[in-house]
Amino acid sequence: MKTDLDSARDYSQQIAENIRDAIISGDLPVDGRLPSEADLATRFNVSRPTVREALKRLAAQNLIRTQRGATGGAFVTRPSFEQAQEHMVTTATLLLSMNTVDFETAVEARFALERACLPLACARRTPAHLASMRAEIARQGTDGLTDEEFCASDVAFHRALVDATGNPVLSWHMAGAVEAMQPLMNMITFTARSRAQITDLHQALATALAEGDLTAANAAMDALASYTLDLGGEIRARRSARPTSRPGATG
Amino acid sequence: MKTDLDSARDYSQQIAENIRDAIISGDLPVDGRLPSEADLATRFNVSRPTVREALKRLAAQNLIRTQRGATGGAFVTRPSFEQAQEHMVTTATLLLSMNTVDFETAVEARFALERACLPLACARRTPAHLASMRAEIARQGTDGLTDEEFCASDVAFHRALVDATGNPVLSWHMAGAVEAMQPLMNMITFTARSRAQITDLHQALATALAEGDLTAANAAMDALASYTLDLGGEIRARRSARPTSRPGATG
DNA sequence: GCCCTGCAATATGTCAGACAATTAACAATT
DNA sequence: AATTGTTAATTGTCTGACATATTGCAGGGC
Repeated sequence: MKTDLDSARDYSQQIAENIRDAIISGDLPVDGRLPSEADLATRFNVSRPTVREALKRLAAQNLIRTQRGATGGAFVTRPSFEQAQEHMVTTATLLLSMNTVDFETAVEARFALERACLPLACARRTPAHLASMRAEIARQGTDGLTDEEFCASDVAFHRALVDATGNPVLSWHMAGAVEAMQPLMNMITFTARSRAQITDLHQALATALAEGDLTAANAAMDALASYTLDLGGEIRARRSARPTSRPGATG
Repeated sequence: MKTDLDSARDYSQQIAENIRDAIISGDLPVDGRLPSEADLATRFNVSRPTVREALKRLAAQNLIRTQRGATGGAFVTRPSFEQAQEHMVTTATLLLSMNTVDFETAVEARFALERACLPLACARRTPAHLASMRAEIARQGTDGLTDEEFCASDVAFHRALVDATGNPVLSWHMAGAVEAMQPLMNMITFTARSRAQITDLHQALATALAEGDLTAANAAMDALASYTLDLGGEIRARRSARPTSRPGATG
């Protein structure tokens, strides 16, 4: 590991980069312990707070975890899909909520990607996946569901569908695309009719997957995409009425 | 913003979360300035180093940027696709290189996603996109290209293809899927024949897109996927010969 | 011999105060 | 009017200390 720093740039940033590179290159093995903060401070010839800032940067990227106590320290974290998903959702949510991208573009991307899952899902879905999907469909039909609960169930349904591909990389990408849209979807007021329509399409998807009927699945997915776009028009109309548009803001 | 902290958990982490939520909710507007470190320390009733650790966490996620000087401070950064892509590539590379996922799964996910881009790319590709793709095809045919250069050109070709969808969200996702595989692809030794085969398929893709022929594009993409999987078998065979497998490690 | 308690060691988490470096705005000078 | 100090505000870093958590070991009681 390079330990001489450029005095013109932030030390903590350079130290974080050095350690990060050491992790990526495999110099620091997974679950291996980094030197103690005091050690690192000596090696890089900086103070402990500076080292700590560097470590916090790495911790924020889930590259390391820290543990207190005698045998504690900073350990290289094996990247997990759960953490990566969380990260992805955060990033995607930010991109979508900060007006960087409009509703139509997000919907288009999401359904294009989700459509890509259908062939694999048709071929590999297990009874457990189908059961999850049907459980959500049942939930979506219950009375007294708030819009947010309906949305959450919708997300759960689609995640079950994506998981049916049996490909964690695909699940990881899709989780970002699907979950990040929840704040936008939460702005939609679902009428009883639109709920029924969506639930019917979910039902069609589940049936198509159960029967391995890719054509039917594609059709249902396309219908869902265009229907979601229609509902989105409602959002856009409402947003254009207000001067400042901050989709994610609650107050 | 909530300023009372749970004494059982890390202060710096809680403060980072609070500020992050304030950013996401829109309480702290884009390009807005955060209170000074001293201010934040007073508000949260902690010391300045603790506040700084929190800010470094946020800086590591590209949520804020800091500036020194009289009118300096921490400013909320507008999330950009460039930064998000960089982040995505880093995360995806880590997942792929740390043995969390095998080659076949990564290839399957990548081509499933890329296949999803074809309908949009067929419909929207501009002459500029086609020119980019053809430039890479030409490059791939030149003599004296190293394997790494060939790989880089391959990535550039596919990025051009993805960009042809005109959907930045899609591009963002795909950049992660495509670029993250480069380290793995770099392990492949491309024979003259395999290069020719790949370049031919690229040519077929470009032609199909130029003519808006989705069926042909799908066929070419599928052929590319299965051919890549074949080449990957070579990797697996070579890796199984060595006890420790660290794809990303260079030494 | 075995288990429990208490202490020492080691590490991270936090605090307080100080100084250095950078930058913008303002005042003074030519 | 333009240029040049000067000052104030803010981040970046250092030092030293204390608080807290956790492990391991030693000693005592059973």
